[in-house]
Amino acid sequence: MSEKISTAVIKRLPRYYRHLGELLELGVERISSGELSERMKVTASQIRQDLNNFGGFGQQGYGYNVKYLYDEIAKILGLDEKHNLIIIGAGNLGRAIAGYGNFEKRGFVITGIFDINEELKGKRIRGIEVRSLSELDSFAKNNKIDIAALTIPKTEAVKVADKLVKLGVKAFWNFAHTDLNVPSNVIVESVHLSESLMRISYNLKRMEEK
Amino acid sequence: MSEKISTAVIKRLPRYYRHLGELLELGVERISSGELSERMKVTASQIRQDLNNFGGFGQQGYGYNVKYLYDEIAKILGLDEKHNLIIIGAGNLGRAIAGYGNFEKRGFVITGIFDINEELKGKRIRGIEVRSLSELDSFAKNNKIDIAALTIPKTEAVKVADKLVKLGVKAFWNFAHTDLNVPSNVIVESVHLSESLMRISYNLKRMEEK
DNA sequence: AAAACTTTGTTTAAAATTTGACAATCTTTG
DNA sequence: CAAAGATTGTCAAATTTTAAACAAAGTTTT
Repeated sequence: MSEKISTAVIKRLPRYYRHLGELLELGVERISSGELSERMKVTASQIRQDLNNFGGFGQQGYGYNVKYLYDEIAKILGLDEKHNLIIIGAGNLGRAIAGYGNFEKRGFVITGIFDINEELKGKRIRGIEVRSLSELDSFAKNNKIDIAALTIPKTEAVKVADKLVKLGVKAFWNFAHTDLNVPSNVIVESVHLSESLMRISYNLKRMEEK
Repeated sequence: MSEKISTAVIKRLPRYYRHLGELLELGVERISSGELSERMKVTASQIRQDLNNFGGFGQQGYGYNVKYLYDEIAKILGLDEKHNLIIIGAGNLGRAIAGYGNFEKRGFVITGIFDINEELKGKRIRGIEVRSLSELDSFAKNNKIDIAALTIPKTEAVKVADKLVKLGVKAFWNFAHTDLNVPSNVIVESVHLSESLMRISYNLKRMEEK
């Protein structure tokens, strides 16, 4: 089991998880790779091979038990554990993330929101207090931070990330329009909105050409 | 040139574009694939091969002219053309997108924001009027819509997407936590925030294990 | 203006990913 | 409970993607 799992597989896992969750809501008890394949528009072979990286969750002649597989993938993804999340930047994007309650259902607990604007200090978003960015140091020393979401402009994002790395934060959810340079044991997951818009633009162009 | 460009290449193009933009701001006139490689942490070979899908933009012994390459990639991505964008959902996420002025610099013009909540009707976000969702039909008939951003819950997103497909919209920027089923000539670019969070969770777990 | 150096574009090789195929094995039916 | 049917887990082949290597062509130096 110590074989390295490819990132291509990891990228797909959350999607399996989402679809299994939907099936669960629909009351579906079991599903075969073939049926899931049709639903998700990927090959059945890929589904079977992806899952088998982590163990044999299915049964011949039967398929997969939806609830069981759902729970197993949750464990693989680490969703059975709590993760403390702070948000740097209480602008619209920061507030959107803070306001989205479903993350907490998956174990991501927002423990603090920080902003450079002192006027926002003390305000609350879904019960979570907005703090001044100047309090970040002491907060980090007194609270475990698993993930820091950066919803601030790029120049500040780079600076805050550097500081948080020194304070021991091991993962960043980066919404700033820049790359972060962090040590190799620190995780960066970037959401570059403008880049996804550009891909739309490219594909629109290509469609028109046809 | 009619060779099909792989999606892997397209995914990387916006990142090249971003880095070239940064270099331009720094006043860098020329850059070699080797230097860019170091900056972007990808192989020089990949850079050269990616770019050569679209033509020979460089020169032996010299490298690439930053400004020229930047402009050429913009053309490839279709950023030299205007795209009309509407936003469905004036919640925090919709407002965050509407409020981000830089998209317009790349040719993405937000022409309307729609929400089901009638109380928001008439409000303005960066000058753009919030309209009632009931006006969507007539708006679509009178205005060209290139891209629709869906920042609403999944059940509504599916319904609105179906409607907009019928009204001729050819591209969706999907922020809802679900897949959209659209005809093959319609583009869907999804931003699944919870999925990227799950990848962080997985990677955190893996780091701890080491 | 020749020699030394740099760097591209492109070919070829290597690695990774995806797909197809099928024996093994469980489930369902009669 | 045996036969028929379904579906997994896995191996092997095909495809795609990435990296390495190098001749060709330009730049810079002397």
